[in-house]
Amino acid sequence: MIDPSEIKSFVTIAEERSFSAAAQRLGLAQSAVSQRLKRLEDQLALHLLDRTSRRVRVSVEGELFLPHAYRLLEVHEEALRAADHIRSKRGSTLLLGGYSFLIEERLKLVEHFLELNPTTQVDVHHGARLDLYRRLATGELDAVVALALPGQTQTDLEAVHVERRQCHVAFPPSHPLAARSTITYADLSGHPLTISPGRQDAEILGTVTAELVRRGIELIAAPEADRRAIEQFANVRGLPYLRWYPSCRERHERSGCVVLPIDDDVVFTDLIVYFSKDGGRAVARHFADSVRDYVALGLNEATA
Amino acid sequence: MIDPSEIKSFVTIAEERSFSAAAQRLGLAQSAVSQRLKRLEDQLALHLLDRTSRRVRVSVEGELFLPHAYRLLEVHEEALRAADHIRSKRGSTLLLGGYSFLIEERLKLVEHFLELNPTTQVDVHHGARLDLYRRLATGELDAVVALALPGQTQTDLEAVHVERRQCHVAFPPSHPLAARSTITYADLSGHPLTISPGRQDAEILGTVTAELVRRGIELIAAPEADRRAIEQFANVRGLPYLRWYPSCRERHERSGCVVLPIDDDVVFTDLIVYFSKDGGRAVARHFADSVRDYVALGLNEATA
DNA sequence: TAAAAATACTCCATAGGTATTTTAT
DNA sequence: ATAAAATACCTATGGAGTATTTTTA
Repeated sequence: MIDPSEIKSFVTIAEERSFSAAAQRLGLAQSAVSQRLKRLEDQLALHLLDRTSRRVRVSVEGELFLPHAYRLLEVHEEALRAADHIRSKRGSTLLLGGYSFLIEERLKLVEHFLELNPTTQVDVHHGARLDLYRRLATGELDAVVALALPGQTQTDLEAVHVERRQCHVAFPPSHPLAARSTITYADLSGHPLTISPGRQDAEILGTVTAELVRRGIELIAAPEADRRAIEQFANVRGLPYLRWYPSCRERHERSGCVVLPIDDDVVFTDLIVYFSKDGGRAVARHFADSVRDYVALGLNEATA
Repeated sequence: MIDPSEIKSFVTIAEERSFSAAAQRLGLAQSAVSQRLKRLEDQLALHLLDRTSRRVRVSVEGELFLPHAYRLLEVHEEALRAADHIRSKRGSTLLLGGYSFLIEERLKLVEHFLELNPTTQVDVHHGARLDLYRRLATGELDAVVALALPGQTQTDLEAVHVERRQCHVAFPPSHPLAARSTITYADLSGHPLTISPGRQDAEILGTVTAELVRRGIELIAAPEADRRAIEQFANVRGLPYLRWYPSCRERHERSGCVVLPIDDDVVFTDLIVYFSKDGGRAVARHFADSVRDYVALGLNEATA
């Protein structure tokens, strides 16, 4: 490992063309700079500087190495600035855990929060669901947005129920069922259906797939859990896939697909926002207020 | 300054999700890794890892910092590889000092050398002329290509005389003298002429300009010594500028300019290749042989 | 209770400072 | 002779190891 302070010394000497001047600029004794450079030269096994007692010049090898030295310092500075930036965002950034749908269709409730708190930033963090809950409990996250089977909320956390969601099926336009205005489970039988591999949502998916399998629907698990990946996987094969939308939602088009609710659906999920029971940081409490506000105003239904 | 080994430890722990495993991979004691991470976290004032005795997870801040950590290590590795590369080129690279013309019109004698030694590399190094001589004397360079006034060669160095060169003038096509097939000093009077600022070649330029001024020619010094810069400076202003070509050279076009020799020229310079008197490195001796060969074969005249 | 991280403590390497010597002009 | 880098020598910091304690699942 190269010591960056040695690199810094090399660059400074090269710029000042003097060990003493470099020492002064670096706030070190001249001997220290001399030793640093010797160490660097020994470690790299390169003659970086050509020096006599009178004159210091960057050597041929030094000239070839210099750009790399500068680059190293540059990236080093960048990393320090990044650390500053990360530190400075503390307190003014809402740290949100959630699945990929949080990214794709910027959740309305997040938008609502941002309208009320325009200077606040939002960072979304992914992860296995239980992991996210744990992070939330330790105060590392401010809130977690998740789906849960009705009645199965996380008891150690503060849960705000946002809306009930129903299974919808997104059909590629070429699909025989895409022309329908409504569908039932019976219609789906005989048509393969893409589902998530369920790595993150094993219990929800288990319940849903049980219901689907019970009705004789052929399921094809996508290789990746990311929603965009699932969409692409399905689109390439001309297959329909599952989506969760508010239960009142009617037939509509979205990202090139026809989306239909399953009329006789019996499996629902709740969109829940979890908070830590002690309230957590100020941003977390503001977000909690904003979410309750959002539900109370019925914004979820109005814009669903 | 961040210690890269601390960064390395952080990244390794993050990958292994374990301090002990990271310690093993790094060949360190577990306590050392623990201390390194503590140091890094203290220095950056960031919570990088969320750890209990049972489980290690990258924290939110750690996740934000991780890309910078990787980048730092990447650039670090690159620098080390560059050092290796520089070292490995020792002995198989001809280190040549010279002015910018060496770069622009790859000197024929260098081409000749490369034909005979196709595996050898050539690095060209610029600098003030006396500096280049000094470097050559100390064995830091293998050879220096320079212009010298006839009879004024560097006595402490081995000099190989390649060819005599004569002042030519490059005219932009729009210039009134560009249509001529020959010119004399007398023709130039009344037409401003761009010359090099002469920072590197004071004595040669002094002699030349004295001659030109004596004949009443108005001289305009370009702000930079680099030949391309001089060309651009002259072209932008529609001015002619000086070039040194072998003395027999006739009217021709080059880089969009009409180049004419000054017929009644009295100022010549010699193109000299200098070597250290002790012969220097093997590549240096091979290059010396190749240059002598080049001159002996009359390749300089044939291709002039 | 067991596995893993943190800590206490020791030792040694080494970075940097002061003072001096060497070197090149 | 002088200015500047190298070196010798010393001190103190601190990094790594061993052994132990703490913590949490």
